[in-house]
Amino acid sequence: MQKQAKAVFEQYLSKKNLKATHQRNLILETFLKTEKHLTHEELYEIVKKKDKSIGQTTVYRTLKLLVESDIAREVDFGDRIVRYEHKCCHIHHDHLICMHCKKTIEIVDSQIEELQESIAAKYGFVLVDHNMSLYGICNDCFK
Amino acid sequence: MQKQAKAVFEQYLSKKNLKATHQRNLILETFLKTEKHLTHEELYEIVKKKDKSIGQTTVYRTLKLLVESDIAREVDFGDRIVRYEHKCCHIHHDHLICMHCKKTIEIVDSQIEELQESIAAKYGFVLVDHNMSLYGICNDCFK
DNA sequence: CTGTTCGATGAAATTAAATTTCAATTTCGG
DNA sequence: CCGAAATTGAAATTTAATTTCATCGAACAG
Repeated sequence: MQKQAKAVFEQYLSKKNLKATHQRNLILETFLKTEKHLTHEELYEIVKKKDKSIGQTTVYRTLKLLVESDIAREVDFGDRIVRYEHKCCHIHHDHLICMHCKKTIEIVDSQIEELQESIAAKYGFVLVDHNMSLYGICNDCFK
Repeated sequence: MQKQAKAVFEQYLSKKNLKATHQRNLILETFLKTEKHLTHEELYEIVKKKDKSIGQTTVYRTLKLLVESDIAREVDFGDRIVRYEHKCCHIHHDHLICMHCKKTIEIVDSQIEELQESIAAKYGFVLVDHNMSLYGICNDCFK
């Protein structure tokens, strides 16, 4: 899975005549290892522990490249802060977010996906992407 | 429908010991008349034509009040710009957005709503709100 | 190898939008 | 009407995203 993402990234870089640098490799590896939704600053904090010389701008720009190469996806849980999640080699999922404790649960539901496709088709749209976020209160917080 | 929204707003204001001012009334009326998704700046431009003395801060703040009183809803179509749409007296709808011409279509689909409820229930969540945006290319742009 | 070119990098500056501040003004209950 | 408390508008601030620019480094030709 990680190997696949690395291969995709390499291909993307060479297609665009971009260079495979030490920084980009380290940032991609670090990104692949995290399973949470991180902002570019949060990823920068982790990357910095492995290589103090890497700047936050590079992390920011590399994440943009990961999005362009379909390895990452930008998500926004309603607070207008951009977070990144894995896209490559994962099936699409939606999010269930607790408005109280901010816990997020990833949902995979093929019925939803099918419905979305059929709605788009009904209006003559070719569906490219979508996001669905459900906001509520989780069991723990409801007590 | 507009009367209903105005009554809701009045009630909200008095409940919170806030005052019913000329500006708030005009902003609410103007908001109710627009059927598009506007930013606070865009709404300000329209309101200004009716009363030059109103400031954009007041429009911004009044929109926040409309959200609190459930008359309006904030939406974000992926560009991190907050737009406002009617919520009171409308059933919930989702959005289909053309990534090319930016056209947005409002979708009402009870099957989706039901599925969302049942997913939330499955994970022990009480659903409060949700947003679903489908991004694609419309018929016209596809040619 | 090694020089050269062009993309990459990092710190700092800039942009863009949201939000807050504050002095002056307005509302509304008494 | 009066006065306390909320509101207003302009301007300032905050916050996150994005760009700039002076080096630096990768990779390729020779």
